[in-house]
Amino acid sequence: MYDLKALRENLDQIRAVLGRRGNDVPWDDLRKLSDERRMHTMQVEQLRQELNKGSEEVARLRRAKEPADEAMAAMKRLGDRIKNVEGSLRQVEETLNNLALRIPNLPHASVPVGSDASENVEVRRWGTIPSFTNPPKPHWEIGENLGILDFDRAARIAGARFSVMTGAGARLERALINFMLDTHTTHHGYREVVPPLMVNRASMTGTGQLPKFEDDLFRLKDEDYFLIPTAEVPVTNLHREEILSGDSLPLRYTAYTPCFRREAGSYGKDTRGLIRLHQFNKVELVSFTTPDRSYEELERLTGHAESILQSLMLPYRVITLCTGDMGFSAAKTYDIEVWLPSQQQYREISSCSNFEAFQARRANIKYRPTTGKKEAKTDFVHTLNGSGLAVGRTLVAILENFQQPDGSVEIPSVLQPYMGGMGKITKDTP
RNA sequence: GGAGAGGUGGCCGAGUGGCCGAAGGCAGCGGUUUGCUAAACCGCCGUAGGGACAAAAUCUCUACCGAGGGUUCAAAUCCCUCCCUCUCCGCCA
Repeated sequence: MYDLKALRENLDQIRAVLGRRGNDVPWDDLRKLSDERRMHTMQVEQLRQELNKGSEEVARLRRAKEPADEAMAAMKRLGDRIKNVEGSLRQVEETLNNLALRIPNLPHASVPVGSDASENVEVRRWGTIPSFTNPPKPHWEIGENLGILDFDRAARIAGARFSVMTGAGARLERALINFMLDTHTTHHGYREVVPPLMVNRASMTGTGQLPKFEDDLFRLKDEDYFLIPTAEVPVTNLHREEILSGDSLPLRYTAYTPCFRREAGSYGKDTRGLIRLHQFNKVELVSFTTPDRSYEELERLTGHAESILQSLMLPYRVITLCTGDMGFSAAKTYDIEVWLPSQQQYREISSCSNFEAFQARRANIKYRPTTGKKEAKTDFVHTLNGSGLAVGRTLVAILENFQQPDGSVEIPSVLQPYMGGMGKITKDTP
């Protein structure tokens, strides 16, 4: 979301920087509506001033017990006129807002220009890709052979793109959640949050899922609630409509939540296994910072997500998304991709973004800078978030990277305390 | 779900049609006084949008007393709808 004044004054510039990202934005309508809004606003304010003055005059006359009928009639006419102009203003503003909410964020200058995923830029790699004597199995085979993943029953209970984990698989999922949360809270300084999993329309608009992407969301039938597609939504909205004190920043939160996505338009992609589900678990990192420190924070946050993979000894790489592959709300995004032996490729396991003031403007999240004694003007915070990590995909990576020739899976040593000391999952594990 | 009571500035709290962007208090900021601390006293102290000024300081206008409508020349105040909070009852993990 853009500041409407800034939008009006820099329309062409914004349009140029957005390039292909702004292809479906009706720029001419925006320009026209912006001008109309300004005109109507000025008119309403001027008429209101007249009305206020006139009403004061009426009050004065009546106190003085002088006749006021004429003044009252004049004000009545003026009031009707105001109602008229206000009506048009309201209409213009509604349309304008609706359009403005659908303009994507401006990419940061450091983001590579490109049209799709093929033009993303690799930043670094970590870890050693494991070698196998036999072809590595996909995780669903490993999991089903071990009796810890059950897609047939998940389909019966719910449908396609759902999973059931049992026994050591369920425990491994829980171990990963606890390990991630513990790491982020005790070593990285995040405050743990358990938020609502359903949110209202205003929250979804605040983080940018609405109004443009309603089709991607699960929505309740009888209430205007949506299932969260990521903890980013409720956690960022923790501070919606707030003015934070400057020295409370940065505020760092972590939350484990299930996430719900309709995956409309992804038919035929990743149809097997845990990679793409309607419901999955994720540990999320969310940060609120001052504008001058948000890019520093993006590096830090990405590092926190990476540290989980390093602890688990999982090989990964970090890429910078190009302008064409970035999400709607982001100014800059790093994806972290973990190595999946069965696919012989890196797959996304975390996405870390700086939204700059884009979400803060939508959600009205400000801070008051603390520059010495003087109270400074409020400004919008910058918001960031990143997966730290997608739990299901982490489990996939563990099954695939640590699979053994006998079909068992070794458990990374940092997780073993969370698994009651279990060192590997075998067919006989209860 | 039923019955009732409420939602006012960072907080507490007054305000039942005009002189109310809103008394008073607390907190905060600046100052005076003062061996230090404290106290006392004085001043400042909401957000947003527009205009004036080259710009800043500043001045000025408009809006905002949970949200949205309505009545009225005029609404924090009256009416309607919705949201939220609290109390009691019912149901419930």
